[in-house]
Amino acid sequence: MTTPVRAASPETSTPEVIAEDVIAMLRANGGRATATRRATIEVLLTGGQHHHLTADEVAAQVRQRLPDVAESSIYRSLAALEELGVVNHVHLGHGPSTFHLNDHTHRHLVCHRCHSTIEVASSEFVDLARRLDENFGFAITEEHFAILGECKTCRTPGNCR
Amino acid sequence: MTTPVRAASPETSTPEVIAEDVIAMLRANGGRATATRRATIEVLLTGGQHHHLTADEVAAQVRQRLPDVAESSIYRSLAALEELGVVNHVHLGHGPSTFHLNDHTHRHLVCHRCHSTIEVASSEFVDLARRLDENFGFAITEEHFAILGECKTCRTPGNCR
DNA sequence: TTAGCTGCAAAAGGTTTGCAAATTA
DNA sequence: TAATTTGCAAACCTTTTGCAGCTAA
Repeated sequence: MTTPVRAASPETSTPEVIAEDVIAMLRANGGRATATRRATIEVLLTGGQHHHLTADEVAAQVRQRLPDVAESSIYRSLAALEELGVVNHVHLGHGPSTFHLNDHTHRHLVCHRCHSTIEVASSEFVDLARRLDENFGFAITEEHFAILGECKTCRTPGNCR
Repeated sequence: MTTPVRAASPETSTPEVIAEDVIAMLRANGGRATATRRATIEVLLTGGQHHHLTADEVAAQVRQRLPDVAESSIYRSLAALEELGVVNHVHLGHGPSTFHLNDHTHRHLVCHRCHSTIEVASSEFVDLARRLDENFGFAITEEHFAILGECKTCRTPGNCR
């Protein structure tokens, strides 16, 4: 299971179709389509609003359908999906890593005070990316690009704990 | 010990002077200038080349002079210095946090393959910072701004494990 | 049948905490 | 003296690992 494959774009397929694509990729790379893995994919596909889930949060949602799944299996499922290029994890400062579908259309601003996350279109970063490439030969990899700072609310005096 | 104070700039003072400034700040905020704290400051001031040290590395260097300092005291010293605004820690992806003097003149590009770090002048980011401020009211805080990607070496095929 | 997964339990980091003794101002 | 720090040891939290049994292909 070593060939990275790009996930189908969420914009062009339904969650069901994407899930089937991923299952197919899994098998194409010598992996197995188990209930745990199916559920993991589905949780990430429907994770909805925040869609940055910690391993623990993924586990909680998977267990709504499969109550006996072990935390370690979740980690192993997520790792397998990450190897396929379907999932990424990001370190948003303190606390556990968060996992999400590999969606190349946005990046994250994270407030280091209230931990809120703002989604930003990749286009905001193209100038920076070009500059860093030209000056340093450095390529920003989207999957791990999170920027920490202070959000609007927390910058307003008296607004944030 | 709650009033944040800005550290003297490394460019305008010798390490000895800065260390004394920090000691003074510590006391001004109701803290105590202990041997452990002095040593911690000095290690960070002379940390030299990389100058991103893990707590463990700080501990090792502090123990060269004070062999019996506990790891937990190092963490507590670093936390106290961080509260003063003298020190920051950054999460550079996986592994332990790294601590360094709060130096507002540069930021970091970290290669997610080989973990090398490139120091980049803040000026490379002013356009991005202005844009994020205007569009989202988001202020990048320098102390936690690390960008992960792939460095020149690792982008060259066959060059990186 | 046979790789590949899983659950369980234990271990491995990194970091934090409680507490009594030591130290600073 | 009174308040702050320290060392020690234990706890905590997230993540990884070993292994025997189970399961998908």
